[in-house]
Amino acid sequence: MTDERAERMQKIVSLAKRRGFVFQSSEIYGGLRSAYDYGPMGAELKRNLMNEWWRAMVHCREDVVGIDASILMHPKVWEASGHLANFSDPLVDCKLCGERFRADKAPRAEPGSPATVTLGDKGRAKAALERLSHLGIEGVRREGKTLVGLAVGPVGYVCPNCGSPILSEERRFNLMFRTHLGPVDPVGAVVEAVATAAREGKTGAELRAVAEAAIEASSVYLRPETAQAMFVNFLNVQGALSLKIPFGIAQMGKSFRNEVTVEHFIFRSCEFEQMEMEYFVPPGEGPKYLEYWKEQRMAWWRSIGLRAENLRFRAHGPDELAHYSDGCFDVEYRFPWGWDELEGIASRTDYDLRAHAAASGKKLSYFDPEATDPATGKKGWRYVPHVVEPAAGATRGVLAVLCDAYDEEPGDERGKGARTVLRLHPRLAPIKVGVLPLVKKDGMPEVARGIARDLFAAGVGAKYDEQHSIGRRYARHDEIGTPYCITVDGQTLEDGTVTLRHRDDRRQERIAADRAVEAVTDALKRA
RNA sequence: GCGGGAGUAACUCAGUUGGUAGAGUGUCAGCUUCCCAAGCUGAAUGUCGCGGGUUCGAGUCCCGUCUCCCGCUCCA
Repeated sequence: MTDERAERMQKIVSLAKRRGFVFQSSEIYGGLRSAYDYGPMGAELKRNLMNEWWRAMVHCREDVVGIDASILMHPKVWEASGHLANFSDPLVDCKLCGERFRADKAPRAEPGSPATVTLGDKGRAKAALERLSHLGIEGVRREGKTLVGLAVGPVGYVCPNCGSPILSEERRFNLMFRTHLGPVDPVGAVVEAVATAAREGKTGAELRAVAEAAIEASSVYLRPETAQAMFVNFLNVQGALSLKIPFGIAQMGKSFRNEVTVEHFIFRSCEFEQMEMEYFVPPGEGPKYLEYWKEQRMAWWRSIGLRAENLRFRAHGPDELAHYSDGCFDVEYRFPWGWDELEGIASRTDYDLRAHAAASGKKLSYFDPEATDPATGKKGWRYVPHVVEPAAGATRGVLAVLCDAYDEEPGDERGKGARTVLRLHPRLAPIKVGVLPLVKKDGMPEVARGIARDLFAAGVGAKYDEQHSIGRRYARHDEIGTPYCITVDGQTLEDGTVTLRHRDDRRQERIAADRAVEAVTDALKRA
């Protein structure tokens, strides 16, 4: 990150705190790593953003319905989805081919015995050889796509993919937050189980396994994504509303991951908020709908005000695609530190429903009486739907919106008129209109309060504000992104007009006070 | 996880060799003020990130720890 962009990021973080958007969690106790609280402005902004998503994805569509599922789910959900295995096993990375594998499932080999590494092709073998010399390992010979001259390390296993003994250390990833359902603390059960096992002479890894089993008995997990709830509720939702494919199930809410690294303010945190939708389609139509949702989702990010030049797609390469997926695009935003993911739009085939069908024994399929079964050629087709998933980060969406909206104007040559302004889309703005008496006398406050009340009654998020000079109040509203200000002045008392001031260009127009509500609601509608 | 930098008022920061914690901005009150952070007068606000140590005395020196930022690593 360049200094200039790092400084810009600092300023955004600083403004977020100063104006009540985002505070660090538990700040008076020194702060909690990677946890943030949304203040009065931030809570409104996040809520507005998520409401916009819900409106676009659920309310404005015939084919998508919403759910709000529990954060705690049956542990078997995570077993079936693969999260449990991938999130909590001892994992090792191969330093030659990049494969990550479970240490306990790797091919065993006698420590010290010769190891032959076989890469996919000559080019990869050359690259691996370079990596070896980089690691300071010499005396390795290349024969075509194989490397000879390495020896098995003391761990006694090699990479299942290429046979390499050059491996990272075993790391126990437990990326899911484990907790316990039920009032009995599991520590007692663990102590008892371990004590019994120790008396039986068990040691080391065996004791660990005993402890692990004792914990597992009562373990549940905070969801690491909201998506699985849509899959396990597929039959419930489809049946309850008699939905016809294609249709989607949407959900917004919190998810939790013990990230290895947290970074960039609220961008990557262990507790975060997602906006996900699973769209169920007939087999074979995944790629078509992937294309459709890709465009829809990009259009949505544009519609809430993010600038086109700061948005792009990034296609996942074959190497980073999950084995079951047949296509995935990220919507990326140009954050101050560079391009980074806002949303992933993935074609997931029938992997999820099949996995849950196999694990639960329930038939997670759909019957289309109108369609022709390609296998039999007869009318009536029962199939496991394929899924296209647009999965967006709400928390990082808030950050993208703040970054995109943040602007500084230098003012004139003496710096007069300089200001910081958040050019938030009016629908996202925490406060829609500030209602200000020009000065605190001559009955102006009373008139202004009356206008504010009218705005409240019309459902417009208004704020009456009489502190400080008019210039400071405008500046403060610019900093929190308030798109409009209505000001009551001397002329109001004579002819019943007020000024309507626009945030982006500070332009003012004179309108009738009794038409203020209408003017503001019209402007918000047009925005 | 590794390496580097930082933490003093709400914000930005100063704080000398270890000797009574400061400035600007902001905030609050009053006066003034008819349009873009105006002025005058006054006021409040500090676990100096936290804990320990050395010392007669620690914001300053030492140890530990937490948090943030940057770069690597990682991101099923």
